Amino acid sequence: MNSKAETIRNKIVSTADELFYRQGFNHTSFTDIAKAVGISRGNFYYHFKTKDDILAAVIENKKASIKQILTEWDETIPQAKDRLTQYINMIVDYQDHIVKYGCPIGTVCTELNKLKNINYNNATDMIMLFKDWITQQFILLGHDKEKAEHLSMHLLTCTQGISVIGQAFNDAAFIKREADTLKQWLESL
Amino acid sequence: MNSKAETIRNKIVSTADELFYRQGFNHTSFTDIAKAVGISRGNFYYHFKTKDDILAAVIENKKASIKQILTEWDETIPQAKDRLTQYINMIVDYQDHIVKYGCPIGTVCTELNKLKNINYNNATDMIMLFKDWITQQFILLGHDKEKAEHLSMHLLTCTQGISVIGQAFNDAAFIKREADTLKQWLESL
DNA sequence: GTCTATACGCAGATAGAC
DNA sequence: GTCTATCTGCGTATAGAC
Repeated sequence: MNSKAETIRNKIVSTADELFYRQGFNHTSFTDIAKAVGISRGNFYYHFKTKDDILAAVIENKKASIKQILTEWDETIPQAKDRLTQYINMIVDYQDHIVKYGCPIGTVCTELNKLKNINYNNATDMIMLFKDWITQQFILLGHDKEKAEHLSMHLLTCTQGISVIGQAFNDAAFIKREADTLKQWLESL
Repeated sequence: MNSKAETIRNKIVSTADELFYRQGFNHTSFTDIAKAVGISRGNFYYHFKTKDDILAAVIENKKASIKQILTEWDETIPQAKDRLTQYINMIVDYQDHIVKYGCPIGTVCTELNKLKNINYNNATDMIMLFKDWITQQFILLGHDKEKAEHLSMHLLTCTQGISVIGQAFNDAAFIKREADTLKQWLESL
């Protein structure tokens, strides 16, 4: 595969990612993606054999992005508590997208987990990456493993809930308010 | 419309409700619903003109069910705090469904809010019914209106988050644990 | 009222020209 | 590699027999 094909492939993946997030996986057609990328439907199949192949590539791409940002936070933010604050800040920074389309990870997982016929329940791996990383931060803060895992799940729960309600009510101020509450909770531990 | 047609219509609505919840609205076809109800696709159109008509009926039906259960709680549970506990208990009672398909209200709203082309953002009305009712309970507990509304949104946030993570990780024990935490929070107010 | 037959478009997917 | 043309199936929706 040459670099041009590589580029187009990457463009297909990032475009599909965006469209799956904004319209849902099921609701997004090859035509939608091809049009957005600027290639013909036929050309499409040179890069991916099936729609499921694209989805798999999208999920792998998202997982890689998540790993990258978590590594970046590990390397640039010295204190574990500050890293967790950064995690919470993410939903505030991203609020404009969240009020429109919800969480880019949570909503995709919710949809895919209902389509039991396809084997993309590994979409949950994306959440798992965050879960394990957050757990690690709580361990660094002195909690035992079980407690840290529970705190991690609780934090995930709150951010997902904020995304669902933030989208449903299209309310950015609410996201900001709940994020602040969450940071207070973090400080109180 | 005679009583038999009424019965079939109700059966279509309840079946569509179930399938929209379990498979998603977009992923559910007329064929799916007709098969589950036990009628032909053609007969289907005697009762509903379009798929959107069915969705509208499903949402109205869900709203009516929500109003009914909230009224029942108002009438049978004397204390506001106990009524809120009952609300939290609902996700525990319903955990077997939640781990498979998520929240029957939240997941449907999440999906429909992404389909901007159709005008079913009123799906959020279903959440609004809970929001207003919960707000009222907090007012009865002595909070001012703004504070009560914030507490209501917070409680909604937690139950939605629990549903998202509970489904993603297929973890009923987690739902029970977080529900208990939520009840403790309620007592601490 | 309920059925069968069918229209029509768009979905995913393939073949083969260039 | 990218295109156009095309296949096949399923989607929503309609017509008309019974």
